[in-house]
Amino acid sequence: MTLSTKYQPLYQQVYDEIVKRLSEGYWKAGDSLPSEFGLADELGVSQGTVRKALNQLVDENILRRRQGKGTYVSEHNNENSLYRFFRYKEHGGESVIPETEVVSLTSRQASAREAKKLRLTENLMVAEMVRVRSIKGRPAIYEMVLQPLSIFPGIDEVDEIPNSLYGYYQSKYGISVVEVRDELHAVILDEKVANHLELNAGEAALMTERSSINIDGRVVEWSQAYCSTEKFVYSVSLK
Amino acid sequence: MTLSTKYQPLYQQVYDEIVKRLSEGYWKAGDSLPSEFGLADELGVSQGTVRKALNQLVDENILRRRQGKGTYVSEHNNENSLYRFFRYKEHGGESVIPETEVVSLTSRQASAREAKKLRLTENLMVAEMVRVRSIKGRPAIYEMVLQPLSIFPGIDEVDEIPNSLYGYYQSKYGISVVEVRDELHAVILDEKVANHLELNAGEAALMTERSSINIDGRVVEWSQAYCSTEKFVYSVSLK
DNA sequence: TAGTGGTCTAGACCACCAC
DNA sequence: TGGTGGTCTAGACCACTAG
Repeated sequence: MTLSTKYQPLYQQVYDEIVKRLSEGYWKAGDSLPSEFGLADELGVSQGTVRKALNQLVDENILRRRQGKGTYVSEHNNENSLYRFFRYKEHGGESVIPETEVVSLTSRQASAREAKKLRLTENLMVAEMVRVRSIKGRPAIYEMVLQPLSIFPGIDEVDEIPNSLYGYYQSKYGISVVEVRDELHAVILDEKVANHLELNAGEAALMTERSSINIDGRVVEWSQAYCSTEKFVYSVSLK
Repeated sequence: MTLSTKYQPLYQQVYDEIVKRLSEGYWKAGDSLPSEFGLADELGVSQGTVRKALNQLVDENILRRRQGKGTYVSEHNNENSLYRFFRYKEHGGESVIPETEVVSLTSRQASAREAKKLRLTENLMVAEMVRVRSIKGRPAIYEMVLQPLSIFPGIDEVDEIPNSLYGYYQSKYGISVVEVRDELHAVILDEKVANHLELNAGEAALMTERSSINIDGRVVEWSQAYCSTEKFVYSVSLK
């Protein structure tokens, strides 16, 4: 473990080292980590210090621990974390799970605004994926997802995109989305989006702009999603 | 400390005991708690166990610790936690702080839906506070806040309501809001709300329904707020 | 200087899991 | 039975604060 020049607590250095290894793909989604004592020996600290770093990563949903078994890298395709970032619920408060149909998948240059949102140099190439997400068989969300081709090479030429994009990023590209930042707007539906959602133009709808953050802190995806709140609402709890 | 019949880790029992004391007003907002060793002696556990419980409460913004000074009950009127639950930001991402004007303050029976949201028996009396919140001098948010009179006796007869309701709940009623649950809807503005916001009826706006949760788990407030997203957006980060 | 929280270590014991 | 994480304790030392 490389010691930094400015003082950092040991457990923070251990945390940073583990994040670095996860970022570099040294451990991949689903892998098990060495035991607390194993890591402690390797890094030259005590087991309690490793434990503190590991617990912090568990709090952030980056690792999972199972008593008697070991410590594992979280996957975006288990029941706990899948759809953790999907915030739409029925009016009654029931969670729902969407199916997804890809409408189009192309590549193009990012606009100035898009590049800024993705923190890219202007004019870089991005994949543009347009999807309609259905709930209980009825179209509910129309979304456009932008992925920089520098981060996801070849993603614009893929035939089968699974329902869970984040799981796909993780398994194919080693990208682990650990945070999303949403901005919610109210808009009037235009003709095109309304048609996809089987609604009438002129109705009010939520429009969510989302930046998805990789474990290394990079913005790896930016999306816009339209959803009528006649049947579903965006639901979130703050503590 | 009363031991529960079913097994709970010691630190969890310590946590529960501290929450109980905070709920009962044994410690109030701004108070300092005994030192870790003091609490440990009193509760018959080790200092490390108390520390684990305290750190959990700090993570939840319920306590604050200052090295060299002590552990304090969080207040809703310091720069860190005030407006923690206010999620509207400018399009550029800049945080904004609203001023508030009370439009009306009355009391009435809760409707069936409102009672359900507040988890009250139907027909109980609530205060209804209507406010317009302005940002940089221009009206931005129109909201209706419902407060059960059983929880906030006399709040419908108060002359001066401060800008921060949560701080007021804390100082006057010993109610500490530690969590809010928001549901976001898209609506078309009607004449009345549009007039208050100096907008035109027929425009799209965000409508946020919020339940506010006290430290003891009760829903103590329910509100509806309307905001045009022409200038401001609802912004949230999920991890 | 005394008291507080912050870090780090070491070790004991328990609960869970796989073989 | 051995290995894992989970809990709990005890003690050393550091950093910050106040008088």
